[in-house]
Amino acid sequence: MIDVRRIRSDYDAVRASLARRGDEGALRDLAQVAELDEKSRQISAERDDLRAQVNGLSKEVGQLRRDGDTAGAEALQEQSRALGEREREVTAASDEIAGQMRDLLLHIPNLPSPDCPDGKGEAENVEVKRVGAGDDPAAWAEHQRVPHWDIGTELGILDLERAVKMSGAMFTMFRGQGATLSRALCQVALDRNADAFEEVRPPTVVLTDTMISTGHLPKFIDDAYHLERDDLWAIPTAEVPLTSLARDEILRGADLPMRLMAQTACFRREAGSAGRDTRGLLRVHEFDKVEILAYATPEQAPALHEELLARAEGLIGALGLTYRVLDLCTGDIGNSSARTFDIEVYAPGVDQWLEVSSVSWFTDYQARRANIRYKVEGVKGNEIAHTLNGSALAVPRVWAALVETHRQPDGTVRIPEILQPYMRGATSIG
RNA sequence: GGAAGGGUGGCAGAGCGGACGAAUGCAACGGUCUUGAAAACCGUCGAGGUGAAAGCCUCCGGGGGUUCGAAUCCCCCUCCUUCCGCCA
Repeated sequence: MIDVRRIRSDYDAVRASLARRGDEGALRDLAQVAELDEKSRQISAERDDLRAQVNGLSKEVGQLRRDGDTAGAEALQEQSRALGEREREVTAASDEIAGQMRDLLLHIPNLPSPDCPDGKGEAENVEVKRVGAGDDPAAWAEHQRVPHWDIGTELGILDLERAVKMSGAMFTMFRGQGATLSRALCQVALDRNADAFEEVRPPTVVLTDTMISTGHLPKFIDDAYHLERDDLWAIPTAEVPLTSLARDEILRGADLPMRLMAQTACFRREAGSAGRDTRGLLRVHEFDKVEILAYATPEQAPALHEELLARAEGLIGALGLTYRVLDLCTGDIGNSSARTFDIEVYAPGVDQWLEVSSVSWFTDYQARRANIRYKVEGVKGNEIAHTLNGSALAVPRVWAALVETHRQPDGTVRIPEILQPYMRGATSIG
């Protein structure tokens, strides 16, 4: 959520910044917020004044009653009653406006960072780095041009048909060494970041407020699984519970940056993408992911953003995959993000770049929603924290790229060295 | 799922219709004393909104109600503790 005070005091700059996203609706909402804010302050001043009068009269009533002046007290009560009625009306109007404002603010996306490249959409993302052969056709052999669903079936490590029998389309099941590989990927991701990140095992199902804090609600309600009976939500990423870990808390400045990581299942309805990438593991409703996240001061945030990216990238590289890093443009960054780098791996079997990690800096947007503050020793007041996070490893697409990339001419899949200890020493599948 | 008790400032804990944003203790901060520290003593000491400021308003788990006036009374919800039930 954007700071209302900033909208008030620096409207043109906020508007210009938001305009870079190319989202007309957001600009309309912003204008409306500014208008409502004006009204809101006026009306709440009126309300406060009425309350002050009622409070004052009530004190006098108390005094008169103690003094035994019943008639005088009753006269004042009469006055106070009339003011009270008016106060109730004004309060109702004020609450109405405050509610509208909050609703609009929750829908307005974050302001992009000045460093975020301009652009209308995906096509204008900036490739900042490429490691390995990429999608150069000359670099890939025939035996690597087999889609992972065929490899999986052939080796008995992927059982999509039965997953669909159990849970419907876009659910998956790994078997045997395929399941072990999935677990190994998560395990290595956790172990590689254990030097600086506290491992957390949060709940996978959360309250509405928890989903609002990260920005997944109310705007993206159609993307989330909801358990109606208990009014709980299945998390789309560990970012959701990890961000709420410090919700409504005041952190100690000395404890920042605070780094957390978690492996969880992630649930996505993929409502807007019906029919796209429906084969194999490219787009699924449930998957495992290791997320790394940090709470920071504004000063610490840029360096942490780089650190998270470096960590995510390091693992992809260590798995022997070819990848590129994209600096997402203003038209493509997520709603809550101010700046995002995506890591995409090239999967030769399906001949596609696959997004496997998204590393974002949310400035104070999520922290303001979640009311996460920090206090610096000796400094008066509390500051809103910054949040950042990224996928250290998301299983399905990495699994897919890995089996395609490391498929040998004989049809077996070579296991990268760093995974072997996590695969009970196995050096290949099949 | 059933029953009982409870949720008050950083912590502990009083208050149970009016002078309560809240006693008291601990912790913290500033000072006196001291070569320094401890102790002792004096003082400060929750958060948010609005305003140039004085001030005013809001917050005693959350929401609603009664009242001129609610931390205090009533209703609903939620969480915690204990007991019972069920259970990996």
